[in-house]
Amino acid sequence: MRLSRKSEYGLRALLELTKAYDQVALRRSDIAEVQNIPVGFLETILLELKRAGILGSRPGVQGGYRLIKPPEDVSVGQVIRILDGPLAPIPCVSQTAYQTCQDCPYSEARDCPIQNVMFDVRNAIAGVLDGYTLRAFYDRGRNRRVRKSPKRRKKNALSRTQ
Amino acid sequence: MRLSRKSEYGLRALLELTKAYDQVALRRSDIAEVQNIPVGFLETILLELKRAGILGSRPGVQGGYRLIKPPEDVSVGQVIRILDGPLAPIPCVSQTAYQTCQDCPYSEARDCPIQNVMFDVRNAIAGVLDGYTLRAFYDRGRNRRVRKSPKRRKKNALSRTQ
DNA sequence: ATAATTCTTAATAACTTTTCTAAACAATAT
DNA sequence: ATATTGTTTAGAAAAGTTATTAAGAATTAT
Repeated sequence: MRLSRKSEYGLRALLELTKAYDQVALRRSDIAEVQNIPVGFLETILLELKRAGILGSRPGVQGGYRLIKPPEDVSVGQVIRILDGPLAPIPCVSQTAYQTCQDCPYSEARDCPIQNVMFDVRNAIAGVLDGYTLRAFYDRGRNRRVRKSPKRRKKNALSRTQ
Repeated sequence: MRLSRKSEYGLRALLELTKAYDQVALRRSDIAEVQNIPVGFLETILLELKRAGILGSRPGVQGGYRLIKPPEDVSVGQVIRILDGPLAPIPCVSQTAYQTCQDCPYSEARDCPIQNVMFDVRNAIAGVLDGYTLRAFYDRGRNRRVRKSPKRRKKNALSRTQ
């Protein structure tokens, strides 16, 4: 039941890209530095998100990656599905990638106990993750508990590019 | 976000052991046969469940494994924790095995976006899995949709021992 | 006691997935 | 042209999962 490193890195990268949305493109090397992600791995992650239509990119000076969908329109669930595959704990309860079980004695019965439980789990997980937009993801992370105090901007590698 | 084979096998084995609760001990070989689980692997699984205090066992003729806790008192969540470790998608939101993050830039901040989302996910998962007792797991699997028709018993390897 | 049955334990092999790196290549801006 | 940055592929390294083996110990039946 674990979130892969890949999805975690992808979400952390999207945090930076959400912050920069509609402003600047971010170089993979800067994202990697700020978020402490191995550059090479981040590369493949950003490309998958690009192929999925979430990110756009441009080579060359002033180039980099940018979010091309409004952060209100992308859910954390979508991102994890792109990077890690279906949210469902087992394929026979996946909405997006259903598969029948091979070796399960219940696979031909109308009622499988494992399937019943995991169906509920899938829905619980999807309920949370599909309900979180990137915007909420970014905002809650920054502001949820801190309300009254004035925002403080951290100096970091990204500030150079903005 | 996947359920391991190990936990799946463990739960399927517990289905048989719940069925036989207070009646007979089941040999690992019979459980393996009925549930189509590799015997050797099942072995290690049953032993872990034994060390955790859920199963008892006895060698020799008429020996085997049996559930030693009432199926009403064991949750599916407990079983998965024993076999697969914490339910939480990441260690920093685990109730049973909390660990601080190593490389996350938010780990020292009071508010981490990943942590916020995954905290909700963990609770959603645990809410479902800790709410399912082995009894409910077994009963729902067998009876939920089939109500009026008379029970049919499948012939299988276990019937020999009963 | 002895033998048959069954669980016990530990080591490790086989396989899969995840994580990460490298290198050659292509596009962009100046 | 040149420097910069993304693109693609292949695959290495590490970690984790799944499964097997084999020697051993406990229990029961005779």
